[in-house]
Amino acid sequence: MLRLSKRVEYGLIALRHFAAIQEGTVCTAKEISQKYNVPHELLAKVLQKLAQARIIQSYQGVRGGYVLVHHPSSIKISHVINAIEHEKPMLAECYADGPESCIIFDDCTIRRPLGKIQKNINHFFHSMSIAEIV
Amino acid sequence: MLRLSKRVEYGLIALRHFAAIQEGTVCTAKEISQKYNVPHELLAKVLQKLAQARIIQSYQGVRGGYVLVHHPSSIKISHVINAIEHEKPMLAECYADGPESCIIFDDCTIRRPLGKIQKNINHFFHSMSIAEIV
DNA sequence: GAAAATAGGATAAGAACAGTCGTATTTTCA
DNA sequence: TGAAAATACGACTGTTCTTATCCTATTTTC
Repeated sequence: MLRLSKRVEYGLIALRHFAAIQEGTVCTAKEISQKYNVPHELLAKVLQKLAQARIIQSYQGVRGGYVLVHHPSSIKISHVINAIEHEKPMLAECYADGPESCIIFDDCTIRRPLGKIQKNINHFFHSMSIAEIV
Repeated sequence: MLRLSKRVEYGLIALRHFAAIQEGTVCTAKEISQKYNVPHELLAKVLQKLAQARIIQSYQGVRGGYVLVHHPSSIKISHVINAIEHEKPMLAECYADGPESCIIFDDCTIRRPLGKIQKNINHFFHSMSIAEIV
């Protein structure tokens, strides 16, 4: 409950790594997984997601790897989460999937007030960038 | 990911109900479960937890049920979560269980920055009371 | 052509959660 | 005094989500 997924954690660790090293340096999934003691295959998938979202750029082949293409200060944590998770993190189902997913939707009395907290969390994720976690 | 458990949702709905009705009124789990279309047995367990935490008081027997014993404004959402969940909601394992639970603890570079967001969420849960969701 | 890397689908193993069931206990009331 | 209605609580089941692994294809370098 209210916990970041390992995928997001690993993604943040990787991006922080890119932000901390010299700009434009190519890193492989293997390098990062070994350095931070993180499962290689899972990290690889996360990096692929980040590449699909254009947060990093991938290079295939023997000397391939990943490079950061934007300045760390322009990469918000919300971007990272959105790229890695298929859905945005939401306090209650109804925010994410709409009324259809929640059988008590009509009777729910806490949805609106919870929206305040939701908004607050969203704001924080959007206001904090990778540059701030280096 | 980052979702309240149904148990907490049901707990908040029940407490909001108590806060909305006349002070001192006894309600049964059955009443509340029917009114808000919530599984009776699960709600009963949640109410028992809230009773154990002295947030509500329980009365056994035929005319039994539950009553709110504190003013809604003094019941913070954080109290409710703590009563229902066995652990506090934490963004990462390491905050909840300590270094032992996370194999990358020593190599983790995002723990401290994530603490900011953690603190923010905690603050919000602690600043918002049941009175504010009526 | 071998080696090393990304790309990505499939699957298994595990954990967390929601929900249900059964039984005991307490209390009221006819 | 016994039936009924409520809480109390432990056990269990099924489902869903998450993590992790496995396998194969593709790309690129040397």
